[in-house]
Amino acid sequence: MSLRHAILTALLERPSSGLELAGRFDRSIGYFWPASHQQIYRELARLEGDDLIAQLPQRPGRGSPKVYAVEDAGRQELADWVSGSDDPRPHRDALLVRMRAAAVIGSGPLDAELTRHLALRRRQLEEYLAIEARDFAVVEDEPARLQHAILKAGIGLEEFWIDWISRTLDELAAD
Amino acid sequence: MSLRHAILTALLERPSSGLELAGRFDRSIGYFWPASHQQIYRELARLEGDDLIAQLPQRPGRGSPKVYAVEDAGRQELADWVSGSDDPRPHRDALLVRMRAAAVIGSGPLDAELTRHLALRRRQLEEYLAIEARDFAVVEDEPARLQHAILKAGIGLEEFWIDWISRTLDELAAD
DNA sequence: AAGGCCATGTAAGTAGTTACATGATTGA
DNA sequence: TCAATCATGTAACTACTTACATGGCCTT
Repeated sequence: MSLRHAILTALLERPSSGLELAGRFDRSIGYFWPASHQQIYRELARLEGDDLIAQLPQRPGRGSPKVYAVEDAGRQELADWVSGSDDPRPHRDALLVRMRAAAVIGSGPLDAELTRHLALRRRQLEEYLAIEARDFAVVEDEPARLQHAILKAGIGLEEFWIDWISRTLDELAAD
Repeated sequence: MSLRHAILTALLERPSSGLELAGRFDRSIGYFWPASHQQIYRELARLEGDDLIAQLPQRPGRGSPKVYAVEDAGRQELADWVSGSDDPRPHRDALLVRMRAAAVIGSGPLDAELTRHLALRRRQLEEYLAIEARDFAVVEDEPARLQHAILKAGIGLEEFWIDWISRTLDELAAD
């Protein structure tokens, strides 16, 4: 149920339309809970059906956005969920499956795939570091500290993978 | 399609029944591609339908296991897949969503949840380190180096999270 | 008037989860 | 004989992905 609560969080920060939410997800919450516009529209419909959010008055008509805001019940629902808990989700990683398969049938050309992932991870790290430089340069009140911690999780993860891929490439080259 | 290829890999290592596979997944491939017995039975049926695996001759009858082995076509399929590529999957993390929500509505009692995750991560790390001590103490031929690299990914990930959670708890306590 | 973008959706399919069903074999 | 465990599955549901549909508005 995290998507639902991610959306409530985003709508509390700022009432938004579906497409606007999708755009905001792409550059913040989506880093650790990605969602396509299709998923978002569906969940918005459910949230509205459950009276946790409501459309702001807007001249209706085809082609005009539906802007949603969180109702009191929605804020309460989010508060309840925040104080709950979830186990970490199992991590599924096709690259590691591929390596395991290569260990069994004889390594195919894994170097190329590892190198490709290295580049992707580096690009993602750059993106995170740019956000950090832009948004967390100075002050740190309580909410900012939380948000910065989240970003540092993303940064640390990418750094870990970059390091691991580099080491692995070295080890495989040392044949 | 990684489950399918994870199963082919496991069956190449040793022909197995569905339940046996499920057990083996729990202590090796499942660390980075978990699967329940229901998923495994379904995928075995598909693999058999596609003639990539076949049942070893076994006295049939209710209650006796169906042991599968990989056919030539299955080995070929796996080899083809290994030389392909997949982007890293997006990482979905409810704990980070919770933190983000807490940043907006005022932090609930996140310490308890962080501490709980810390314990889970530490337990998982112990499990990995025990496997490393047992299986990778000495020699390192090519397949072993690959498998060790995979295990080190698991170890490094848990170490990263343990470090991140510890730091985050410190920062939140420093209020 | 044509192309691109804003905006909201439907449809179909795949993957994964949760709950339950059924029978065989084995050991207390 | 009863309970546990081995073993294979079905069913229903939720989440996510991919592909497509539809129309309005704005710019060239």
